[in-house]
Amino acid sequence: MAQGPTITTIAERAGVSIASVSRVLNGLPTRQETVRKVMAAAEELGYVRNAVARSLKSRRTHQVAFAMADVGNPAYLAMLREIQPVLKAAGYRLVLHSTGAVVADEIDVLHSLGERYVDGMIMVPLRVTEAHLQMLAAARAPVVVIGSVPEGTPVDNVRADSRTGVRLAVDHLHGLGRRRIALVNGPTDTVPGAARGAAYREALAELGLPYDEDLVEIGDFYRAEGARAVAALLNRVGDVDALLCANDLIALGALDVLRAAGRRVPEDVAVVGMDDTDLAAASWPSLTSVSLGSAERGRAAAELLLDRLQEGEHEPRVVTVPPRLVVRASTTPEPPAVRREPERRTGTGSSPGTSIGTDEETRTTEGGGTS
Amino acid sequence: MAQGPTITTIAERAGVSIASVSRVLNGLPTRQETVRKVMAAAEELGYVRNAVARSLKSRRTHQVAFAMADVGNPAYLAMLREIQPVLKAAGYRLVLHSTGAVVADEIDVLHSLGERYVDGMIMVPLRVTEAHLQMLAAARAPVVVIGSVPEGTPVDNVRADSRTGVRLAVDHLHGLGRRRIALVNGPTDTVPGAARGAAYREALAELGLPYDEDLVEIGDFYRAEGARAVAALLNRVGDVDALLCANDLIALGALDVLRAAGRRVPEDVAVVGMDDTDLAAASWPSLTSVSLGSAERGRAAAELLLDRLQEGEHEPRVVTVPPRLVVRASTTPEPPAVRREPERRTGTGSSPGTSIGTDEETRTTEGGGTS
DNA sequence: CGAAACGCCGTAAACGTTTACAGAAGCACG
DNA sequence: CGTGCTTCTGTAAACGTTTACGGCGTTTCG
Repeated sequence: MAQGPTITTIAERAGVSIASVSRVLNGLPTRQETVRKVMAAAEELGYVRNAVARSLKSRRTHQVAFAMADVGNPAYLAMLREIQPVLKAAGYRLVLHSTGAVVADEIDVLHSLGERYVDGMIMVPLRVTEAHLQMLAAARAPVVVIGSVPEGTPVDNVRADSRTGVRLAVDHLHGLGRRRIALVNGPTDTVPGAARGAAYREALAELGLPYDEDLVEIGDFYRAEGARAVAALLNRVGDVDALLCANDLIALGALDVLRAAGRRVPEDVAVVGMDDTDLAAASWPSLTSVSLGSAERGRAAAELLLDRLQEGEHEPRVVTVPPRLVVRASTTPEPPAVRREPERRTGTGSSPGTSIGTDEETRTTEGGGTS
Repeated sequence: MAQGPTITTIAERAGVSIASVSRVLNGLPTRQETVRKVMAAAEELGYVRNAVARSLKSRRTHQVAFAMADVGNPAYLAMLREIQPVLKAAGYRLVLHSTGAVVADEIDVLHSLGERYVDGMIMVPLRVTEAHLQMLAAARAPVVVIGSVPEGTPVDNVRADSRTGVRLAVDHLHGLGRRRIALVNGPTDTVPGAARGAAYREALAELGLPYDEDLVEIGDFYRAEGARAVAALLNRVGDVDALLCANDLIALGALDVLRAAGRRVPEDVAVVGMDDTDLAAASWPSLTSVSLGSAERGRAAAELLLDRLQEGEHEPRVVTVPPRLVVRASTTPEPPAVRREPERRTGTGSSPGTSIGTDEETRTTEGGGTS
């Protein structure tokens, strides 16, 4: 680990000034002879330019942060998988912040933006508190938020439409003749939990089904707790014929419990997950799931951020990604047999199944905020 | 995005020199009155120290890189999940490099170490070429390699023992009375592919089973191609009674094909995966899988790197993580019913199943290399 | 009361770049 | 040979910190 050569070392060896070395290395017009000498010296010394010094001078780090609760969560992972190549192609490095479910950590991360070790940030907040909004308003580098943020917050924003997503699922179940559709939700003080809970109520209302609070059980967003919640639910009401689970992990827990209880899926109880993660395709029976477009949201966020990093100031943008219902065996009695579909080589492989989308296949961009 | 306040701004406002400001901010002994003034000014201005300038001066970035082929791959993800919190606790940020399966990209990443935007790096090379070894020898910052590296390479090294892992699987299948045990492998010019292929041969030999090359099929490490490979295998040889798959994704593909072909799992064909990812627990039948300790390897690597960053020079270390066989329904006729086991809150939940480990439960540390 | 000792503080240099500016060198031309 | 122009190069300042060093004011003690 010897002290690496710097621009000065090269200058000495080539017998020129550091300014000339810098010019050569940056391809600015220089006499041929000088170029040759500098290149030779750089080559011999194995010179590599120092990113930190460049950043200090240029005020650009070529780094972008991605902050979310948990890399282990497949939905966030799907975003990451899309964000990474987009940033890489644009010459940015990716700094990962897995904050855990702790709100204070999210605030910390926003605060650390002030340290300017990144040029911008993509964040998926679990909750959006007053503190979040204050930090966002005062942020010293551009931030793109995945998840809804109030009108007027000065950041670009990528939204899922979980309201429509839930409606797709409930309509689907209703169309299959199910009438006792239960919701297994995560904490209602989280962004997704609240949205899904409200959307469930609305969707029932639209179909003229009664809202029965016995049919709603709340746990967290993980498998074991999902299993517990479903067990409790089954204990309480015997005639449930469909379960809408707030994410795929909960749905897996549901499958475990239903199997143990001897209820057939989908004949006795249909199960729908949300997020359409790899697990949905891997499970058996494979899981019908509402895709909220995690991958698309990730890509959109990355593109919004790059835009802003390159073009600078403009009014905040809002992108909404439409949901899709991916129908698989956990709701349809006759699952398709082995499917052989094209598969992204970089992914872990998921079965798209039958896709029922909203009619707008492209994502919509609305202007918003102040000028 | 106004130009943020610097140490100079504070100095002016507080009426002291920048040196005093720096001292206060770093907690060096200072008169109480000065501390007060500086703190007040910093507070009012919303000062946040500039990480880039600090790095330049201190020659420490407090960043560490993690480079592997694909974040989407559950095995790498498991490592990441362990690495992240360890680094975070030690005050390091994590820079993610997903190189894809391209060797040139891995070399690039190693080269970029010279830019000194990180203090060190953890790398999981897909292949280890001559170019890798040269870069590693010349690396200007400490590197920990996950995956075997030749004796004498001047880097810390964390290894899986896939030889023992494969033997555990083959022994298990043999113990269940299976005699036509096929191998569905990935490319044999990758590190894991080569190791698993060789180990399979050895394990058969130890049990006195013949090596039949018809029983070996090679694809890649993904689900669709795994399905293809298994289909080809079944076409070629009719009497296969066990499949050892080089990873869990391949095994999922195998389950798809077997189900479609009407072969029962495990009654007709037992299936074993490798890596024991979340998918193994999620699939149905749940998948017996050889855990190569991805999580443990990730943690070990992070700890080795931190050690080296703090303590500096010492001879290279080698850590070997023992494999475990996790038995689930895809090999045992009677899968346990719903299991309720403790679950890591940060994870996506996996069923440990019955664990048959090697007798050494702790990982072994051997000295190695030159002094 | 003078000198030594001590505690604080400011000046300036350094980390490795980029870049504005001005000087040097070369050349053509009158 | 002087002038003006072009082309190249070197000097120096700047980015925002940390830190060695020396100076100053106060205290302490002989």
